[in-house]
Amino acid sequence: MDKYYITTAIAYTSSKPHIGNTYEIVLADAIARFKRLQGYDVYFQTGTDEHGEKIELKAKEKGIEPQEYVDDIAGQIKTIWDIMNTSYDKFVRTTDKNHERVVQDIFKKFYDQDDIYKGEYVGLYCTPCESFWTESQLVDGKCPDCGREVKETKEEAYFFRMSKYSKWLADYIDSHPEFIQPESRKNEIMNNFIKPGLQDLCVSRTSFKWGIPVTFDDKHVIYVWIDALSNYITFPGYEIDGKESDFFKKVWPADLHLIGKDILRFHTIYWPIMLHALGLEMPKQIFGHPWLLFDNDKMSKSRGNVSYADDLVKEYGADAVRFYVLHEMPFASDGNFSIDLLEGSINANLANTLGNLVNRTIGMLNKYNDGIVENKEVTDSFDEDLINTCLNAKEEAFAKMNDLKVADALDSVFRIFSRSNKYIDETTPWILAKDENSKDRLNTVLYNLIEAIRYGTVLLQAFLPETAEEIFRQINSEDKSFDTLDKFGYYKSGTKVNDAKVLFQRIEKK
RNA sequence: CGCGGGAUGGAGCAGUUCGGUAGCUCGUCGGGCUCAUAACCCGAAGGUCGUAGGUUCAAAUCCUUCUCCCGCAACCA
Repeated sequence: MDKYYITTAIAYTSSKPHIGNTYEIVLADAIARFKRLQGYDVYFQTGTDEHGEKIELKAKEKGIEPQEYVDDIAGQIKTIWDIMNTSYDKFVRTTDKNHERVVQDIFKKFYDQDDIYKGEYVGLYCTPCESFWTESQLVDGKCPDCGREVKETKEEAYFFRMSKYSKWLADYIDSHPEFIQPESRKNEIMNNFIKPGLQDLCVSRTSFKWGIPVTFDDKHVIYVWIDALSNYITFPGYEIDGKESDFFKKVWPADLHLIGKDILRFHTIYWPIMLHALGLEMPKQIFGHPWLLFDNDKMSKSRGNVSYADDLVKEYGADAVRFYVLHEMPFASDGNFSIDLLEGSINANLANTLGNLVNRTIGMLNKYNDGIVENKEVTDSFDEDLINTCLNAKEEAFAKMNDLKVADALDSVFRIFSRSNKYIDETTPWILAKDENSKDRLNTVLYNLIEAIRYGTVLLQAFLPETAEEIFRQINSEDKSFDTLDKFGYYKSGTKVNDAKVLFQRIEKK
């Protein structure tokens, strides 16, 4: 059984994540669940990034210790991940003692092998944004993000010799076309950064304390990148002296780092170079997903256009929110979110196509045959197309998931449900029910419908786990494995279904 | 001339690799059905495929010009 190691970026514990931030964990979850169902031994890691000046300041504002502050936010983040019903195997936090120790070891190792040297960093710094800016980036001489004053700051700092690895990295990316996805992002990285030649990266700070101390120079704390990026190896059990855990040896290299497009640069330049300097293998793929916009505008607290996953789940249910973010999010371009779009999508896809299909099918079974599903094998030409739709949808879904086209895969699954609704009109069970001579044909039709629903639901599990469970319960089937997708007809003839319960209530316009 | 992506019926998108009757979802209108959550099924209207030119028997697709939109442009999770 092959392993599959997938990560999300670790979330920064400065504030509660909005629905746009939550998209990533749900996307990762759908991929992880799908891989598990395909038989992979999946390790799915997520967590929080908890150091930095911004957090130190926020804690001070509230008059509490940074640790207390991040404990609170990390708790909120984990709660949202859980509300979204995500199946991560490990939730990591960069304030973990072992992580801190290994990061210190890594830093020291880089220093000892002359990848890191001591220098001086000069720049224009915006404290609230925790950002250095170049002159050209400033807007009216002020921070382009928040519009506040920046101050020229000079500090002693350690630098990583990225420049030394430019050539190696360019060759690696060129020879591994799948490494950075989507491809347009790869071009950006190559043209903007790698080809012009890499600058050395500042990897320590003296201006704040809330970070992992540099062991051999206690004025310094390790700046975000070496700390945060290393989570992908420290938690599975990496050690610098070759004494890494068996678990680490099993899972590394990671198969997929799923991250937002905004931090692609760090994952496709600094992280590969760090790994290379440690003598480790490269992750197989890095996918910089697009953003979920709110009414075509960037979601942010200062714009007041933020929705939070927990509020949405309370109103619409976890699977409705999962469906929306998974389905409306294109592969490469930004997706859009609004309450209207969410409600429209719930009605059209979840209530009408899927919910109503399950409801009417089970309703007919109860009305016409006391809920018993019997395959009498009285076939008609309509059946073949329904069956082919199922088998093709599976092939398509597998192919799309393999390319991380999750929204497209979900579409393929829903094609089964749409086709089933059409099949009902083609076969008109209510007419068959009026004639005793058509009884066997009627039962075959109803069997085909239940089996199509089961077949589609097996695929649906990866995306909408609670809904899939509920459908399996209603149709009274335990045949949930991907093995039951090799042919149409695993549903056990003679089974009695349970009563239909509405899966998704239609939302009426107010 | 910094790099890259995009412009397709009212909205959102696919199709462009390897030219050959312009497709999907939603919306609108009409019809059908009644098992069902006023749901489901069928049909119709609606596009000179951003602009100008070129290659070709034939261009959304190839080449060139221009316009507009978006992302990235280095130490911001």
